[in-house]
Amino acid sequence: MSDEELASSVFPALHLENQLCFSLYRLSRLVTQSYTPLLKPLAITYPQYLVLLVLWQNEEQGLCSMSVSQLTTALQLDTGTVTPLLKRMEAKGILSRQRDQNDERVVLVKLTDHGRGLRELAKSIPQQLLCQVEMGVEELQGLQGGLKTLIGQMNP
Amino acid sequence: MSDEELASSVFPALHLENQLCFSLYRLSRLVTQSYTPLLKPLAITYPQYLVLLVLWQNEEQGLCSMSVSQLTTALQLDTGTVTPLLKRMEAKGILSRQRDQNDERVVLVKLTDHGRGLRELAKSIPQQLLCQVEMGVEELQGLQGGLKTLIGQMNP
DNA sequence: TGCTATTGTATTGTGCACAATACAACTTTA
DNA sequence: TAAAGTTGTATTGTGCACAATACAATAGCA
Repeated sequence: MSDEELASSVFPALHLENQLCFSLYRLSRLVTQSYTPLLKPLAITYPQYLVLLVLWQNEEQGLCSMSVSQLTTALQLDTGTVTPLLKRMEAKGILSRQRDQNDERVVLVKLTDHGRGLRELAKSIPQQLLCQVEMGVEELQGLQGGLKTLIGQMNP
Repeated sequence: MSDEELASSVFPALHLENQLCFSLYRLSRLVTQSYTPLLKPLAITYPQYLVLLVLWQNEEQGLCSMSVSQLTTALQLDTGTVTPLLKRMEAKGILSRQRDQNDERVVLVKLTDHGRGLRELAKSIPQQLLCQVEMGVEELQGLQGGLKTLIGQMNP
């Protein structure tokens, strides 16, 4: 081993605390954990909450249903993730799934009244989460801007 | 529905593209996906790579083993995640697990020669990942600074 | 009309991630 | 030193996440 290697580190880029990726990984899990108690009244998980965000937004545009592929596109998730996710949500009575009459390959997802009603329970969640953080909205938006830039660059 | 609700959105904070949390979630998955091809020569997953980062760093400090609890602390992961993770890595011959003589509750994790050797294959990974991104190192460090601040605030 | 290619969804298998629980080994304390 | 409490790891069960594969329905075309 050379002197400089002994002095500090052989590969400082391989150190955990230097890795943006690890901070990202850590914070993402931490955020999911923070949602858990907030989603308890709705009896759903964080990915299920994301599905609801998309479906609520879709109804806001006057549409009453959405295909599975539209959902996977919005969430950028695999069908192998989304299909069982939707089945669990269907089992809870949050939404319904049925094939499109015009194209039998398409499965249309519709909110039930229950699923629609959960929005009332969810509307305060963003604010509640924000309270746990001592950072200005501007700084948070700046942070999201950076993340979105990276997403745009890494997206295939 | 009121006019303003019709005009745009009932709850804009509930829109996907406004959510820092979703960007975080999306980018975190995207990063893991980006590691996959880079880790293929090592035949490990991203979480397994993180375990190696910690073990390599530990050896750099002159220590030859590490307890499971030290690993869970470093990675901030549950034992229910780490224990099977280590077993899979043991099965691949990357590390060994055996109970501490002094305290039979403790399981000590040691790198094998193979696990130690993987570092040579890994040393170029941070640079390779950086190449996929068109963002200056300073900006990336600024971004990590923001993430670390949030981690510090949300950490229980 | 057949033939090929594409599209949309589902299935299978592996690997996390974490809550809840269990339990053995150690420590503390009465 | 025996009972009570703590610590360290493992196990169980549920829910993602994704690669790989399968397959049926549709579309395009010779």
